[in-house]
Amino acid sequence: MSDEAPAHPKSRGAARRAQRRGPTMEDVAEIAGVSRGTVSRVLNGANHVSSASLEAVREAMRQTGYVVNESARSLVTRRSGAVAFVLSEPPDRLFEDPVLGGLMRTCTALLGAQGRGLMLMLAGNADERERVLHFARGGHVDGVLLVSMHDGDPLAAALHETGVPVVICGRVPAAGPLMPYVAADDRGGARLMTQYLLDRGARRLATVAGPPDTPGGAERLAGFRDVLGEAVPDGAIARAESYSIEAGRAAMDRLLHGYPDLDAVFVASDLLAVGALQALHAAGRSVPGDVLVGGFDDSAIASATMPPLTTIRQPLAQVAAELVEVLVQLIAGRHPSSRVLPTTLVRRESA
Amino acid sequence: MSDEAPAHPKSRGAARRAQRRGPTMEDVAEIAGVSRGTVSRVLNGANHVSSASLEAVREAMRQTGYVVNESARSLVTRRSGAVAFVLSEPPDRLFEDPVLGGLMRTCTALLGAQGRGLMLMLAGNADERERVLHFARGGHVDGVLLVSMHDGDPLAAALHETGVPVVICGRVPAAGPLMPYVAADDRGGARLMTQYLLDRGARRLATVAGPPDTPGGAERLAGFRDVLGEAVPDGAIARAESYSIEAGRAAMDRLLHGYPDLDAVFVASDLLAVGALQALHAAGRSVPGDVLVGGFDDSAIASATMPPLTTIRQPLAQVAAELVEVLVQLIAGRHPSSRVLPTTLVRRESA
DNA sequence: CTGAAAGCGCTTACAG
DNA sequence: CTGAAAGCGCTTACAG
Repeated sequence: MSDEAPAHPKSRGAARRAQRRGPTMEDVAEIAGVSRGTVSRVLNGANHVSSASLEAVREAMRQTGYVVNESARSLVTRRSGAVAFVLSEPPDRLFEDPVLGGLMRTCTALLGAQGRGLMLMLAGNADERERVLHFARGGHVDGVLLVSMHDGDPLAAALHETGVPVVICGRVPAAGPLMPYVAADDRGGARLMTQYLLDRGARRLATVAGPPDTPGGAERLAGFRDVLGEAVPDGAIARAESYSIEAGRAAMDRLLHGYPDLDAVFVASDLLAVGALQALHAAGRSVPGDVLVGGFDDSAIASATMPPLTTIRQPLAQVAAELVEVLVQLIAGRHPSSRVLPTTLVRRESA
Repeated sequence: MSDEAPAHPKSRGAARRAQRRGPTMEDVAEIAGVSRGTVSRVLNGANHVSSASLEAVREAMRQTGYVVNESARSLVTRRSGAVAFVLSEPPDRLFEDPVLGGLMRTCTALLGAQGRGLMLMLAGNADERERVLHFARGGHVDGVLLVSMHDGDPLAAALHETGVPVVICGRVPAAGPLMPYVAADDRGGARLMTQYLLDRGARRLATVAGPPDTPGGAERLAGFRDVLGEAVPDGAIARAESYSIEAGRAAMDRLLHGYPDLDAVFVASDLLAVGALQALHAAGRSVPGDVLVGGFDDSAIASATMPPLTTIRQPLAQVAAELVEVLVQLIAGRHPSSRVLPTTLVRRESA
């Protein structure tokens, strides 16, 4: 019944392959006059390969324009070569703050330089979180960079359970399993700024703090308090609703009401500080004449405000570098340490 | 010599598999009492599967926590399920402008909802561009979203040659192969704003244009000229060096020198407008009292300036949606049309 | 509706 | 140093 079978089964000839995607390892091997195994060896380090074979294979690759099929490779090595960059954050105004974007950009460049891809994933709702977990379990990524903005993020624990390497950026998980993290020293930076404002002669300090349950919210406020102790009057602390310009303006307005004779304010992010500057200006207070203003982040906007913002620099490039380093070590089966990176004061004109 | 061979070769038993990654299709099939083919069918649409088998398979999947191995699937289907989001842009201040971030965010969400991943790739230098091409050729991604900021981007043509589906965001390739694009109507938006400023009584209009060879640079300036015709005096056009606040400030300063009695200015992006507002303020001109100011983008910052910015809204969510739609159609082998999306005027207080 | 079988393109011990 | 062979975990005609 099958004596008229189509001619193609089993014929692994070039003709058939021509209409498929590019050349395979088989083609390269044939042209180079070696076996597939040898081609594979030159692809993976080229150890134990005679220079003659090596040259022949390289030439054959050039000639055919060979490019390895990553799916086939992944299937056997069980590694995808990709890493997920997971943003666990209310998604609406996500990139208003340039800090995140810069972090992502640097991680992408660093990962790319070692041949790894960065898969961007959102985890703003249950569906998205489930997708992230599914991805991790499916071996679609070799590891995940979790940029968690909230205390005790449940995603961190869930990811940990899948067994994929995870490194957390910016926040020590309050409870739950131990995972390595990379963070800037928020608290130390806040102390630095508060002390600086004091040194500049301020006596009635106030602060615009970030939303609770965010690194900037908790740690930077703690640093402020570390320096001032019990000396912080009611009304000298205003909590911003989010990390936006408007929220900064509103918080500053509250401060101006609750603590009208303030002479300095430490604002927990540069974006918030832009709003604070506006509120101060609208209230007729000059900066730094009447009020000193200190920000946090040293993001692109800090040098663009009027006056330019004195702020605390987060070493973003270093954060990205260590994030990638820690994750790569984790993927390699090692047990890297967590990292806390020093922050520094950048003096401009607002304080 | 090999009579003491290790016990494991060929034994495809559960014991051996236990120490590997999760359960395979084989395991599910065994538990469900069907063949691997049937399991595959329920995974891929579940057509031609009896409800009994279907239920059995589903139950077995639940029980084992099965998740498909994407590498194996990709190997045979020749699709990765991922899409590259390629940023062809000077990388340093990339995310200062929130427009890009928003676009990326929305694309990620949209793609994710249909089970596709977004791979972020930079193409700021030759190495990175080569990597992008390699990726495309390697079948690592099913298509690419090219966010090109420059006229006649060579990457576009190179990508086109690899044969992977490409859709360009924001810019019609000036020459070279035809590729579908999705863009906001920059020129129309600029006309809208210019006309609006005229309608508000302005008589001496100036403009801060974006850098040449960028969509905002060429098209938005063209729209400005469309309305004003030959009536634009020398000194009424200042070109910003980049899309940053500082560049906007510098350009506005130049305008103030070259065309001191201007009574309105159309600024080619909101971020530039923030700088322009600062320069105007520093020069003692009130907005909108002395000078009307119109921006472009309606990015997050537009409502946060003082005064809030009257601007042209780019329908970013729609741009993202159409970008994804066009690419998905391309991947499916169809021939979608390019899209030019209408822009609208958003009135606030600066004009 | 369903099973058996081929095949996707690689890597990796195993023998030489 | 190198080839032959097994195997990674799926999908997809092909027969029934």
